[in-house]
Parts: sequence; C-alpha cells; structure tokens
Amino acid sequence: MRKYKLNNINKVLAALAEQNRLRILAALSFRKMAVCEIRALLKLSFSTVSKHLSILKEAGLIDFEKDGKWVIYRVNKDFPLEIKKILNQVLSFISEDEQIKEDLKTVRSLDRDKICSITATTSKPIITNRRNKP
Amino acid sequence: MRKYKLNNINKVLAALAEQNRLRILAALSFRKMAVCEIRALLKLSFSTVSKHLSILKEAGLIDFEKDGKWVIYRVNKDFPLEIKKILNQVLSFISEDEQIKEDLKTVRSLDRDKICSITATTSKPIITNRRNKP
DNA sequence: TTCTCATTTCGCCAAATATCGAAATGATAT
DNA sequence: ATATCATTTCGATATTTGGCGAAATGAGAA
Repeated sequence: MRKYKLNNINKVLAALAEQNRLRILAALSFRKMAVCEIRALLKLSFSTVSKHLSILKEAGLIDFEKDGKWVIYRVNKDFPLEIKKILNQVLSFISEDEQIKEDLKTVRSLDRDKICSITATTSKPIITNRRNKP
Repeated sequence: MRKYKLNNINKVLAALAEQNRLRILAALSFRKMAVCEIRALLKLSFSTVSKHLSILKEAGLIDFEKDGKWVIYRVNKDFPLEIKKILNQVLSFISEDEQIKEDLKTVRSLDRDKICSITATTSKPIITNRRNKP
C-alpha cells in the first residue's frame, strides 16, 4: 500500500490521457449513453469502445446501468471530491474544443434505436480508424 | 487547429500520467533542482531523466534556467490558469503519498555539489530499474 | 583554445497500449 | 427453451513508451 495515492491518481490520469476517452467523458457528461451510441459517435469498433469504457470504469470515472438489452454508461457522481475537481477542470477546458462541440451536437441528434439497429449485425466500425495522431 | 484544446490538454495529461514524472513535479514544486539531483532522487539513468524532463517541458509544465554548468529545472509559473488548477489539484492529491513524502525529505537533504560530483563520471543509474508496475 | 563535465540525443530493447475481427457471453423477447 | 442481439472477451498486430548505455553536445573553466 506504499504508493496508494500515487497509484490511484495515476490510474485516473492514465484514463484521462487519451483523446477518445476524453470524448467519451465529455459526451457522457452531457447525457448517459448506450455503448452502441458511443460507438456511433467515435466511429470505432465495439471492441475498442468496450476497452475504453472498461479503462474509464476501472479508474472510477464512469459506471453503468442496464436498460433492456442496452448497457447505459454514465459519469460516476460518487467518487472522491479531489478527483471530481480534476475531471471537471479537464471537462471545462476541453468544452471549447471544436471536436468536442461537434460531438455534443451529434449526441443531441443520436437516435438510440436507429443507430443500434442499423449497425448491430456487424462488429465492424463505421469507418476504419488507426490510432489517433496528435 | 481543429483539435487544439483537446490536443493541448492531452499533452498535459499524458505528461502527468506517469509516476516518475509526478515525483519530479512534486519535488520541483518544493524547490528547483539540477538534473543530477533529480536523477539522484529517482535513481534512474541520466538519459531517462532527461527524457522525462523534456516531456514535462513540452507539456509546458516546467522550464529551466542555467546556473554555471548546471541546468536547473523548475515548475513553470506562467501557463494557463486552467492547467495550473489541474496541476495543483494533482499535486495536493499526491502530497499525502508515502513515496512523495519520502522524496521531499530526500530533496531537503540533497547536496547538489556532492551528489553531482560523485556520479558525474558515469551515466549509470545508482540502481537499475525496470518500468514501474502499478 | 582546449579540457571537463552536466546534459541531451541516438539507437536499441522490452513492456504497455490502441486497435481490429472473431468468438464468447448473457440477458431479453419470442 | 430458444433465438436474437448488444456487449465483452480473446488473440493478434502495430505503435508508443520507458528504460538503458554510448556517443554527441555545449557551456564554463583552465
């Protein structure tokens, strides 16, 4: 337990240090979303989105609820105040980013039933992406 | 310039998402230090320490001044308020970590002239490290 | 100018990470 | 009980990253 605090914050910072995960957090801070919606937003494969979600969840930043056949992810409201402050600071900083603004518009217009039924029969991403470059 | 903000914060978060770099920042937030002192603190090779410092510098978190033959790194006081808030939040969070507390004691007792002259003839680390495990 | 020596850069390796497609899972609806 | 289908897990691959030692750099001292 020697490095508890350092490890703890490190997990959170590592989870935050990836653009697609920041996009997910920004979107979820606007409203809770099903995995298939997040996938439609990011245009990544289900497996990749699922991995990102598990990293965010392990860091304690998000959790989920079930709704019928969907798993709905949402920002975890119940974690240490210090972490919450960092998250809010990061979110407020990126809220002015063009990509994030565009994402929010997209999220507003996403129709869960349509999005998920169109693409549900394949695990392929809508567009094939390689890793994001800075 | 489309992703400016996102990239910007991403660089900062990536710089913060590593334990040795957090230790460096915590130490530098206590006092400015020469590279050889930081190396003595972390017990890593010069080349590794130098790499970490350049990552922190690229992210805008630290800068340096020259003092005779030494390069003295210090926390950059002159960067956006939002980033400063995040950094301070992170630093205050880890300030309770045992490793960080121990580091601060070490920093207090480090004698720049002694530390640097003892080890200056070799680029070897004091102890050989593999990557930190969480 | 030349020597010294703190620091950086380079080239390499091993470990970690982001991504994919395919297969497994598991819960709802039939 | 079975079929469906959203999600997760697995295995593979490419890229990135942290680490080292050795060589290059560059600034102060002689």
